[in-house]
Amino acid sequence: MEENRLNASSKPVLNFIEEIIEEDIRNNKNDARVHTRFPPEPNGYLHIGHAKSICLNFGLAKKYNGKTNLRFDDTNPTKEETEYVDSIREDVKWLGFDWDGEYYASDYFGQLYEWALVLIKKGKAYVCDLTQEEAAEYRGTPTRPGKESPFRNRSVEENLDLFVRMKNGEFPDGARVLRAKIDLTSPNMHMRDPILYRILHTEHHRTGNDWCIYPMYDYAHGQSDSIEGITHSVCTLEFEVHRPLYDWFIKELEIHAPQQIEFARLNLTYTVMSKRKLLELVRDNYVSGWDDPRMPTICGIRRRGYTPEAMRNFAETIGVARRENVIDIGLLEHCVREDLNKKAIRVMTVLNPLKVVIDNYPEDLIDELDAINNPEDESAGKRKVPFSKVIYIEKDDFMEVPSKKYFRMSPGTEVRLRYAYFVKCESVVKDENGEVIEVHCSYDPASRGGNSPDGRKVKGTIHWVSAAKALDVEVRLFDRLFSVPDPENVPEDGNFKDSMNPDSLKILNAKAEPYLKDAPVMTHYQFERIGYFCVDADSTDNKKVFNRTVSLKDSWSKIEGKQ
RNA sequence: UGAGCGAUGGUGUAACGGCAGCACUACAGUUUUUGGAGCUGUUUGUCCAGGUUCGAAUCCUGGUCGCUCAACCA
Repeated sequence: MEENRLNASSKPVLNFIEEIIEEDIRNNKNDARVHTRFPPEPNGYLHIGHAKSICLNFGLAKKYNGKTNLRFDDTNPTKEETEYVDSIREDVKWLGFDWDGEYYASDYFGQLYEWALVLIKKGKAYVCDLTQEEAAEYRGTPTRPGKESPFRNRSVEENLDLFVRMKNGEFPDGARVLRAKIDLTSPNMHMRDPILYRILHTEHHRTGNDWCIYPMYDYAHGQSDSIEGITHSVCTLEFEVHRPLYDWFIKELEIHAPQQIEFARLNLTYTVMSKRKLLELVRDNYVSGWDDPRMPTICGIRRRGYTPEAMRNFAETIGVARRENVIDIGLLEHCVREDLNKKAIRVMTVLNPLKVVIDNYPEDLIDELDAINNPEDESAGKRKVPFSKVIYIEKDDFMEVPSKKYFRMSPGTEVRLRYAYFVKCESVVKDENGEVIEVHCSYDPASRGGNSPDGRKVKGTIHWVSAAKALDVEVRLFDRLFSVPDPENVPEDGNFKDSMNPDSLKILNAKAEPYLKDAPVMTHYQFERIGYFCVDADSTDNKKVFNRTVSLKDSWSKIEGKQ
């Protein structure tokens, strides 16, 4: 499935992580094993940035015949829920990956506790009674060294006693913490006696009320990787400054050392990715939920109609590096068009109907015409499309006074109705406002199927739907949620929601060919000349709902714009 | 203003001291029963200043700019 990227001389192009791994394999590090992991906290829904990480971690293991664990870093019981565990599992599966082991940081609470005792006995950890405010003061700032806690030199015995009593629930939340004894003058804030354990009398989604002390992420994460025998701990750039601390724990505890490798997270134009902002959009009903098709969440993207193949190809195409990057949302759209072009059945649907009467067509005749399901895939076959005297075409496909280079329907010019006939507009009917509400045409019976035996050409081909057989459907046109390329970059006096696109959702009542009557939920279609659409779960037996995944590329709008 | 990391066309990403390549975008042409898709081509780039070298995107020195770090969050 995965092909090697090639450079001009046909050598496989490796990203910097693959280079590190191949070097490690050459040196027989970890017995040349490759074992990665995807370690989400189950406190929210995964988004497309996580998708990059998932594709990376699983892709690496696949490429080097290794393994990938799914591990939930659930060290904070106040935020984590089983609901999120389930959604994360579903999203990873949907992307096309199977994990080798499913683990939880909470599986390791016992081991982590034992290791805390080891550190205390080595004189490398101590119980500190400073309040949160005092601790912040003692910690200093990046440019100012911190100073040692007055509790830093308690005896091993006292620390042991206090820590066991913390675990036994003798103290209230926040009364004490266990800290590592490292260096308050380190330029790296994470080395200034970081907190290992805090007291939290809170029920945990997996361990229930077994514990009232919980390890901090920094204390749990690296050791969890170590326990699982992870060889390459791939994470985002902001964790680089944590690495010396993880290495410190590994060294003090004398356990397996995974190698952490940091890469730059994904940013997308016209998109916000921060958990806080996404939550705000959901909570304040700017969108219909986490799976709103406009959301950059994996469940949103899925409902929108993006495919796992497109997402994987996107992840491959954007590459991996350590430099900050902002990917053009257009590239994501390109990837989904590329995939759907090969797969999606073509159908004709009229979004903004204009009634067309073919005056010389028999009154009650319903003809069945052949249509090709997918010109990119012959195996997709053909279908019948009903044709009748009254049809709908797109309002945009008629212009009473055509502009230059407009070659769809206008009075006196012949156009092709796709898979049907050549027709020519003979007259129009207008309402009291002068707007065309009905078009009258003549057709050439000899052009059935879309070609004239005399070989004459037409410049335009338009889609249509038989009025007699049309299916009424709801179509949801989604557009980007934000109207500025960098909505994360909020001016000081503004809010990121100020730049939301007011037209990110338009709902239309459209006319579709009857083929769509039994379209299954989540099926992808191309509405010819319009875009790719996907059947939404909101569909009922009476009314199908279609989400626009992405529009087709529209070169007419460019021509039009130039005139 | 401390420490760490980074800088290659409009956007991403290659090059491992030897012709700056690829993808997306843009533009042009070709083709077309989707103004879709396809095909062909074109424009646009090594942050700056020095140095080493026959030769520097790559190595060295200095600067500039950007990102990250001061939750009992992850």
